[in-house]
Amino acid sequence: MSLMERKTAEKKNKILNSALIVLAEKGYHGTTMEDIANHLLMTKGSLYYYFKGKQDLVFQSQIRILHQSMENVKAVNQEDLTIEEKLKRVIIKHIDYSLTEKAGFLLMINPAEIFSKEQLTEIYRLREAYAACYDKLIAAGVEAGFFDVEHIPVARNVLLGAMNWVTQWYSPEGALSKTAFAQLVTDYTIRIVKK
Amino acid sequence: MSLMERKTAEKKNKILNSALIVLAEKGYHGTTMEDIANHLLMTKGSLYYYFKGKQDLVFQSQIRILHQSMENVKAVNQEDLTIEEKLKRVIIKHIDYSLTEKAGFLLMINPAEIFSKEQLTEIYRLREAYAACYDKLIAAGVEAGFFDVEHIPVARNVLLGAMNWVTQWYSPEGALSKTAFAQLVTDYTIRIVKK
DNA sequence: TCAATTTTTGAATGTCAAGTCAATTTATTA
DNA sequence: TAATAAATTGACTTGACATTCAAAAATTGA
Repeated sequence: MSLMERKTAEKKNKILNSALIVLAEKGYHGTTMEDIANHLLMTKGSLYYYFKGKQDLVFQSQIRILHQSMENVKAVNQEDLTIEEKLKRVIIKHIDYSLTEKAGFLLMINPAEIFSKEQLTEIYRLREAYAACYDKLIAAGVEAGFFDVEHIPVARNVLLGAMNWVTQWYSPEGALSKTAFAQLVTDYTIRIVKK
Repeated sequence: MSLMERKTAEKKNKILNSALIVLAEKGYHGTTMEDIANHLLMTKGSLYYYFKGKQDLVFQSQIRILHQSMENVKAVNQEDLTIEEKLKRVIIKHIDYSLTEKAGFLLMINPAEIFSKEQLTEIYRLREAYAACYDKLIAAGVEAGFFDVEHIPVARNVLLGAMNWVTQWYSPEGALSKTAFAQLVTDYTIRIVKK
């Protein structure tokens, strides 16, 4: 990768960051290309030099979130912990990350309203891979006698629902930090699969 | 209420019904006033005879959903059941209703992106009243020794999250009916508060 | 330095959908 | 039936925003 290519890549990154910040505040439809450009002290014309359009820009930010989520799980899986501890850590990480990247997670709600068919295919592929990580952990936990789950995909979706909904009701004004809060929430969500 | 007033009320109702159907398919931003009018075999101009505008129309449909949800809980509370059975029934009803009125429930996700400040106040008021019903049931269940919950609002939000997320992953193509499906999901969600 | 290349700009364009309204049609009632 | 009121129409206005692009500015490297 040449110097210039790296510079371009970094610029793209900066744009994606700003996009996520503005999206978090105004939502997809409330965010204009101009809003994003202004946040970067640029004009909107420039954005089209780096991205095909708004859809493309937002799609790439979404992909980044999904990749990062997967990385988070992988990191936990490397650690030397019991299955239950692993699942707990994965949940905490997910909640913590979802609160940090609120906008990115809100985009997950109605992707079909925003993205093209091809983009949706890619998004669903990554989501399924992510869900599979949970299924594996739950299955291992059942095997090991920690968990009691008959319908793994159902329990996993219930679990992910409880987790993803947190962005709807967490208020940063509360006394707890994001991580402490995530810990507390996890104590209740983990019960969904516990024996 | 005069005959004509009742006729108007009924027409408004028909419009709200169609709005919810179209919204369920296309989402808020994907739905135009013309879409709603076409579904009623009218032209969009007529809609403005009954409603101030799109925001007003959608707001009223949202209010209807919230009122109906509250009615559902009240109906269950009338029944002669244990606390645990009551909570289970409330959850099943909620899930069942949320799948029937998918669009109305999706509007709950980012209301601030759609509604005015005054409308939001009203929406939040109704939501809180609804949440309070759950809190009461949970508290009574703790009292009676069925449940084990230290932070009731947290557990309740975790519970509602698991429930509200169902619209995201339920597929009507599955083998189970909405109600049977709701039952299955409830078995896992109820664990959030169980001893 | 200076020519080539990359990047930025901002004005112009096109599209789409919300909302308006005078005119028309339909329903009501005296 | 005829006057009045209610309901509907569809063409029109308006504003917002994504996208384009030729020209200008900034950067690079020989």
